[in-house]
Amino acid sequence: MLDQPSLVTLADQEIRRLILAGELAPGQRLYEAKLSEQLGISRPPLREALRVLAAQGIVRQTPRQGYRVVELSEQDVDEIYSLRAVLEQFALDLALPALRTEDLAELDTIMSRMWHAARTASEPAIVAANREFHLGLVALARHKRLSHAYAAVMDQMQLCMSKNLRAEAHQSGTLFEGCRRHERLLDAIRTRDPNQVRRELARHGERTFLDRAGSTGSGG
Amino acid sequence: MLDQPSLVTLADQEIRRLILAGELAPGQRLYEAKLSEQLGISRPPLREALRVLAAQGIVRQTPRQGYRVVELSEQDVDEIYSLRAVLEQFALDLALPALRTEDLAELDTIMSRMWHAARTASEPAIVAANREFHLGLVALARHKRLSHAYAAVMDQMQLCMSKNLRAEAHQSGTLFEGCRRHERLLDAIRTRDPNQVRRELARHGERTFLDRAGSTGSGG
DNA sequence: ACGTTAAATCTTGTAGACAACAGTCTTCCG
DNA sequence: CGGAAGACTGTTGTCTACAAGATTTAACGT
Repeated sequence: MLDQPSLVTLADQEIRRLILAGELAPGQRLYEAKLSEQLGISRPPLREALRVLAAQGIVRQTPRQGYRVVELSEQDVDEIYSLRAVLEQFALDLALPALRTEDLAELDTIMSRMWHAARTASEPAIVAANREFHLGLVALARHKRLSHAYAAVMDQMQLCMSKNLRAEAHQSGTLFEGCRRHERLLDAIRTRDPNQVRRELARHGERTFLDRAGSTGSGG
Repeated sequence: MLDQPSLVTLADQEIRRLILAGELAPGQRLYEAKLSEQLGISRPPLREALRVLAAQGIVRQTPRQGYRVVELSEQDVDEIYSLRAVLEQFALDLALPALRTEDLAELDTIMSRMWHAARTASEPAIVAANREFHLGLVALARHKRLSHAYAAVMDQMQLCMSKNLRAEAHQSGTLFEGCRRHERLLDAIRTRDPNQVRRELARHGERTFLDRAGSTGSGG
């Protein structure tokens, strides 16, 4: 067994972690019996967790064929990035007018963690900090549904990254450049100027710190 | 029993229908035993369906307290409408450049159904046509994730409507005005002029044909 | 030798039963 | 008479078992 707060929740989190960490590869089939045994739970709560993951676009279910980790086509990646950009832009449009200085404190601490991760070239820590940063950014809008939708897209983005971008991420120069990009975005937000934020966000979206440009050309 | 294509799917659709039709009221508790008996299925597939509905924001689950139909606060309604507006705007931004005339044929047939529903003052048919229209609109963008997210928001909008707006919807004048508003939006789309579409969409979003303005004042 | 069919195995879908927890009502004590 | 504690009922959480369908493999016929 894992713990007490609902085996469904635990299974959800654990499977999500396995997938985003790349231990369950895209396209890989998820056998319920094997997974439930591996997690130490029975199939019913596992199945509920898989339904949730399917609703969030992390796994894909086909009626009598079970579940697979989603495989992302180039079009899928485009969808994810474009949707992410729209949601984040909307979040900042909402957040900027009512933004208080102390709201950004949390983002600052996240940035310090990101810098530390970059210095130690710890890719998992970078990915985690990146995720927290952007979730925190969107949370500024105080829009629950927006945050929820954004979190789902964020998971799918990590799904792309775990597949494509290992090589680039390991170049520490890219890591520091990613941190700088985040800092610039944060500075733009501090100015409260929507146009400046929009400009910085556009640059940020195109070349998200774990850079996508290099890998898109090679795909189908 | 219901049919063959997965009792989970059937239960999902049926419960969603019950909720959106107002037969299961907001805030109402959903007892698994009662619901499963009512649907003629056992609890495991029902629970999976409820997980999906919870992920889509139709029902709310609290750990040892079961499921309830979501109750929407004024802030929730604001969130839903604002998110809807952003997603639909994005959809049309994507769709307009590559739009072909024949893509709008389906929307025209939906509009004819909507006019017919308005003439016969059939509120359920109006609601259905409205839903199809907007889903079709967003589908023009050919963006699966966008359509998926929009569908969830659309369900939540119908959740608002089933609660608040019965009285107004029955005034046939409002119904025809709603149809006209949709036609104007469709005309704007035909022009392929983003600004014109954006303008029409702004008007459309604020006062969605089953009008919200009258009822928001009365709520908490 | 190749295609087709049938059987066997494996996997998902579903059902029913048991355990743990929450809420409620009653009872007992102050 | 009021409040708190304990038992009881009911509901959710979880597990094991069974049924139906899909896939694969092997055997048989052409």
